Amino acid sequence: MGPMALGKDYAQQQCSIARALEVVGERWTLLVVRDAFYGVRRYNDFLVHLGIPRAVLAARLQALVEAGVLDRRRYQESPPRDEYVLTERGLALWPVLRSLGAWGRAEVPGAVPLRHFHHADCGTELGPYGECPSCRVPVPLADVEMRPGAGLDPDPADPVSRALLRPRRLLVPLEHTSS
Amino acid sequence: MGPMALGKDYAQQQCSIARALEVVGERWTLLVVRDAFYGVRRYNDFLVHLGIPRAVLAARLQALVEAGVLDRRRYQESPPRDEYVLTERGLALWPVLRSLGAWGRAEVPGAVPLRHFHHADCGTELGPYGECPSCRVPVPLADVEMRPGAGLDPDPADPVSRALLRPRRLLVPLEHTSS
DNA sequence: ACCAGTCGGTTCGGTGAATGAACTCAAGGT
DNA sequence: ACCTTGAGTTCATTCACCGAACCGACTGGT
Repeated sequence: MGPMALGKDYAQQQCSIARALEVVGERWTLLVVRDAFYGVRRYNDFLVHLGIPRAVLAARLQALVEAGVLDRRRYQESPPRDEYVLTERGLALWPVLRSLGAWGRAEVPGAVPLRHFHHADCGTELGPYGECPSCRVPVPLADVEMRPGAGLDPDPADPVSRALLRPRRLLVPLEHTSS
Repeated sequence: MGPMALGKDYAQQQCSIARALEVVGERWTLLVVRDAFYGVRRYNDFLVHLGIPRAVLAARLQALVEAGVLDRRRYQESPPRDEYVLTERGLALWPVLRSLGAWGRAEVPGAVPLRHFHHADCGTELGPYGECPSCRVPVPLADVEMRPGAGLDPDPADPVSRALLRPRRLLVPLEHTSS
């Protein structure tokens, strides 16, 4: 029924993990959410950055809006254009992305880090739970600065990846040179 | 090519989150891993507890073994029977499951908790990152006790769910009345 | 007025994965 | 000899994903 995709939802699973996966467990979904943290807000930016099929992206965005993870809002009339922004509930997914990223990084032993996350106030790199080891406080998302790591392709093809190459705060929208 | 399922892997994603999802991002995979933490080790136990199609379970187990998340080992000859146990790399997925579960629990506002996780040494419920708030140490997985919450069905159909109703340590294998 | 281009989709045919049911094989029990 | 259990495999159907093409509203250029 709901937004869940594959055939049926996780049947009679009595488990909050299964409930979470019904919302964010489909292919591409968590990558869309990740991009939203990085400041991506527009259909076309998700599209070129993820390399996702258009129909799938439209479906995921709609499902995430219905699940209350993203908020869709008009940012201009004529032509009507909407952007997708993380809600409170969406922001609460940050620990999931952190832990997944930490695990994925450890997967490849000799891998060079791709992105670093720092406390903008003091510059220290965040600890495993998104806390600042030197200030000893959990860092609010708006105070997290993302910096490119050495493993990142220095000259990517699409403009979104290029924009994400320079250090930037989380959640700050990508710039779009207005006409 | 590899163990990834859907059509192709996450293309050219330069992202450790995407790398993690290539391993554990498919449908059912994280639920299999969750069950492994709960002490499920055998094909048939996964099968009845998850309600997963047989072919899919076989494929997931094989993929997880190839990815180094599970270890397959013979526990009896004649008839040859194997069990699937979490490796070091698999155990490192615990924070992912914790954070997903925490998010899924918060999804439904009025929901009664389904399972609690306590520090076996002192009885205190674990904090959000699997640490013990009173002992102020990260609790090793073997010292985590899982207790049923009020939201859990008190009389489930399958024997695995029934076995998981009583308080038990993580990773301890389910009992099987040997012949 | 005309044309090209952008943005945010929808439609469509082909492919491949998930599903549930049936079947296999080996061993044990009775 | 027959039934059962565990751990799969095979198979037909269904369904989701994929890529490319198409569409509609607008905008900017000439």
